[in-house]
Amino acid sequence: MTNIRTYTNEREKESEETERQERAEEQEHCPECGGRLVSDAEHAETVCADCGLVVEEDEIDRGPEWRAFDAAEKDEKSRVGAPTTNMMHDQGLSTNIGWQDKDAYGKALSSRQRQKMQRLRTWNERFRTRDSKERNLKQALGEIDRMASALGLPENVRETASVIYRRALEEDLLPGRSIEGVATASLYAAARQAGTPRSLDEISAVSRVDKMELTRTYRYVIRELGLEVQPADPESYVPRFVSDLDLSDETERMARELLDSARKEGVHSGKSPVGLAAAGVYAAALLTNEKVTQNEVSEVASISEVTIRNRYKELLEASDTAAPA
DNA sequence: ATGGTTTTTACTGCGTC
DNA sequence: GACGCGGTAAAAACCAT
Repeated sequence: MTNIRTYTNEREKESEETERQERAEEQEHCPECGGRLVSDAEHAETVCADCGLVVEEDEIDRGPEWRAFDAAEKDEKSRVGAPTTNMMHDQGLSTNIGWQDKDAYGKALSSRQRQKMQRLRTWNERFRTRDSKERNLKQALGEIDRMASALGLPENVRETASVIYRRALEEDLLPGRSIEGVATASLYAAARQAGTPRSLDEISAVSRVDKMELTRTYRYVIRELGLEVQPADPESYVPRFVSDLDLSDETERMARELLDSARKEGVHSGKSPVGLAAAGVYAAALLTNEKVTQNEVSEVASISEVTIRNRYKELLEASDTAAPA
């Protein structure tokens, strides 16, 4: 077994460093209990500090290859090249082939050579335009990442969002639409597909595009890519509202129950899932004697109090007919 | 563009702390 | 008297056609 010495160049190390810092600064939250996530490099896992849920396992270790005993060794033994991320682009490394059919000495090329160079130019151009798309992609992915961490969405949602974005890019859905808009729409779709939906309001709060453009591009992307996104399940909003309002697990369970029986009664159809969820949480808090005002609920759910009132009446009725006490 | 549905806005009255 | 709650009417937003 031979130890192969590898050297990373300065620039790569730098970007690797800043990237890792950025990663560390992200506030991640556990999808189950909303607790803080802690990464455990030893076991290659990311776990929730509160409930111990393993959010991600078998991670790639981006650390140095061997143990290092002093600073110089540490530099030498860093991994080969920069870690592969979806965020990389070519850093101006693309090739340019001159248009003049001259060789390095300035002499004209043979016709055979000219043809060869022409073919090379064609291909090189193809790759370069691909690169420009990559740059565009990088920007979009950065944007997705920023919004996702602002919304506390887990890694897999970002992953899905970037896949959706890539597809949109491949299908030439971009012309006429802003990168921002499509990126935001991708994230919105991804969040819903992953069962951790964020409302349009929440998304547009962290995005640079307004709600109208977002809904328009979202619809467009969904239609063109043939994505199937079911209407969001009200229950998927419950845990977040509950934790935002500091309510008990009991209340959360109750809220789910209410929403469940409401679904059986067919109250759901046509109503906004967010409103239903908010009403469910409010009603549940009432039933478990925990104090929350309609106003507070309407704040965290960004829904009007009136809607909460209307929904929670319906909810209670439905639960009465479903399970008469 | 249109009409039907849902949500929001704004306002009012009631009870409690 | 401020606050939480419930109700209503009209306006606005949304969605399918």
